[in-house]
Amino acid sequence: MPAQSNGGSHPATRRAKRPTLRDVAALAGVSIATASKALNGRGAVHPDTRDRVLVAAEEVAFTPNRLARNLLSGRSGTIGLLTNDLIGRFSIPILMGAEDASGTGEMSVLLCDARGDAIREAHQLKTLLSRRVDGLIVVGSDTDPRPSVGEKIPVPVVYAYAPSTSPEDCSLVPDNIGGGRQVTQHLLDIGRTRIAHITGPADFLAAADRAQGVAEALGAAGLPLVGDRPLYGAWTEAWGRTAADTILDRFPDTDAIVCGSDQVARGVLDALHERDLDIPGDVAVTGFDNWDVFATGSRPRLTTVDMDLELLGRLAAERLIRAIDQPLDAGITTLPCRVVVRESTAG
Amino acid sequence: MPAQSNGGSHPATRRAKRPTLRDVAALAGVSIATASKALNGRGAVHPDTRDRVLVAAEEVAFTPNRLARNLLSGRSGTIGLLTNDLIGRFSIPILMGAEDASGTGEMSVLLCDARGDAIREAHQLKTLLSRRVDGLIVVGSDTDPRPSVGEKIPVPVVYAYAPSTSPEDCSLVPDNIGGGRQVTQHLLDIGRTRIAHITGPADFLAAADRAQGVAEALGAAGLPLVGDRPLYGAWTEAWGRTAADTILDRFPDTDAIVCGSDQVARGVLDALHERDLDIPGDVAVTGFDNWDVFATGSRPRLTTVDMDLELLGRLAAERLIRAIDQPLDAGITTLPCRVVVRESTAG
DNA sequence: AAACATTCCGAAAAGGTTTTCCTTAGGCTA
DNA sequence: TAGCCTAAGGAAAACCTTTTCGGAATGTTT
Repeated sequence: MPAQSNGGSHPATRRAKRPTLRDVAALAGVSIATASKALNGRGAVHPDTRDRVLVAAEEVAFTPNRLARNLLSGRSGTIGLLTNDLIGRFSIPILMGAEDASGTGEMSVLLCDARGDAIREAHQLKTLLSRRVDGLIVVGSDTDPRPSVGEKIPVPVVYAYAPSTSPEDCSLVPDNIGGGRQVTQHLLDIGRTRIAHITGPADFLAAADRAQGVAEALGAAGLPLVGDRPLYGAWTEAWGRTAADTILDRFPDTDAIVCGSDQVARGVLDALHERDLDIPGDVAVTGFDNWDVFATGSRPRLTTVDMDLELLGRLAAERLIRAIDQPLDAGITTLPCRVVVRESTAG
Repeated sequence: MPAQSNGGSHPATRRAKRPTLRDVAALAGVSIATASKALNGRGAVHPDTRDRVLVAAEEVAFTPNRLARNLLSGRSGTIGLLTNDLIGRFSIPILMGAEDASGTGEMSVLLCDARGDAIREAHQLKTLLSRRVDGLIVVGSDTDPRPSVGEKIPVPVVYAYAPSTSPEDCSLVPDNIGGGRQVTQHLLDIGRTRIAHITGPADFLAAADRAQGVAEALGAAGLPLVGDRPLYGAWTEAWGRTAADTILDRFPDTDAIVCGSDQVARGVLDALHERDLDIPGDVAVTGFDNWDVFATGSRPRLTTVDMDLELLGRLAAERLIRAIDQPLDAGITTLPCRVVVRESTAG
């Protein structure tokens, strides 16, 4: 038999019209104005009346329709999160931080993945604007600057991870240079002097920045980089293995390798094991990203650099939420990284 | 100098009131009714008039306020995605699939992470309902059944990855048993007969299911599992290493190891390398999850089981969107897995 | 020229909530 | 008892769009 439209069963109740404030007011025997005030604790309403309203609301399982409230207030209580690689590793912590910061209050997160496609991004942007998001966080897939999402956006925009090319915009990025410097300093601190650097593609700003940090720390210590230049390649374990072999063949006295990512570091560890070298006894190894499954799954566990992306996301959201009322401060803000020391450098 | 409220500069324009349909209509010299029809291509409106309206809309950069439209239609054009481990590996592909399915049309995704906290989940649920989501996808962090999100939800709910304990609900889960069977069959097909199984905690349904699949395939071939029982432990590389050592010490003639996850498989590979065994010559190894960075970063690359979570997410969203108009079909639907063959089994 | 059909446009209601006054009733003071 | 004040509740506007229905103007037919 076909489903009735008004049974008590599961799918049927679904179609029931949701109760409105009018229903609550009628049940409590008051006007909708009074009902509204009672529910929101605003205005002067007699305690007895208020209780009646609350009971009535409870009874019909009243849920205020935020669509109506939003229409009135002109705000949706929503922030749009425009990401470009959901699958990637960097959007997620940022997303969590943003969700964290906004979820506590009245804000929710509307998610869009542009998949790196500009057309798609423009479309998503239009949708989000049409939905009257109160603000926008744009997350890049790498730290290379990206074009501004548009100059005439009627809501504040914060760029996270990848900064905007426009100095008018507000961007939050991790301090990759500092991270490279810090982790190199850590190696210097534990007495390493023949330090090599293996990292990702040279045309990634993240790789270049980290390499610059490494160079700065070594320069300050008056030491050269083993092989003089970083080995640029790919963000993969395979490249880590290859590059480590290259380094060790040419410079067997290398006593530390700074890697541009945890994945590269894993490859390097592999190559070192293959040669029966002791880590960190013979060669210390460091990663970058503090990608948990890689950094703590390895043997030994990796000393690495944590960019604190969740904090970055939270800050981005907080800044954005503040910017809904106050003007947004333009410019690029860099967030410090921190070195997480584990057994790959601390014997 | 303090920022003016009406300059042409960036932060100033932000505060400008957004143009409404009324503005467009006034500029085009028509009524708002006509403007609406012209913009939406509905009703009979003269081409010249329509053009005037379109030009006017363009001029003031009109973006329709979906809040108003939604209030009128009673639908928000939004689906809520309630996840429980954003950080985890399984929510993301599902999220992508859902976003994919809904993004094409008029639907957007409202994201909430309950972080595994029931209180928090109830709160998020209330918020989503208040925002009048048209439907809900609930994503679990593992395949263990989870309590229904509530019986009196006024919108359709689809459970993805983790099924609901209530048979009244609609759930979509990967076929872990089938996956275990398939990958074991693959090993049998390439001639392996002494097969061991190393997997995660016994109280994870995913581990138990996969083990059951392995047992079924071996049973059908009339073969015992090496060591008779699966080695349950943790979803970590460390456990993979430990367990592989245990197996090989006790059963040196083992010629294949089915692992419950790619991480475990990585640990197993490590242990095999340590013993200078050839993979897959001496021992073939398989993973589970097809987690790209693990499965293709290893040496050799891992044969593994792909649960096609993105498809699962897309199906969940499609089913949900369909359910907004039609009744939702209850029950648990399992989605087949597929074996991805790589060098760890194909010499 | 009258009746009619067709085409195009506009007035108004609806959707659910919040907020701003305004009204009413009761209590208080002089 | 008259005047005033306060507390409590209600009417109605506002938010913006969509849609229905009716009206006006033009063109067509007898």
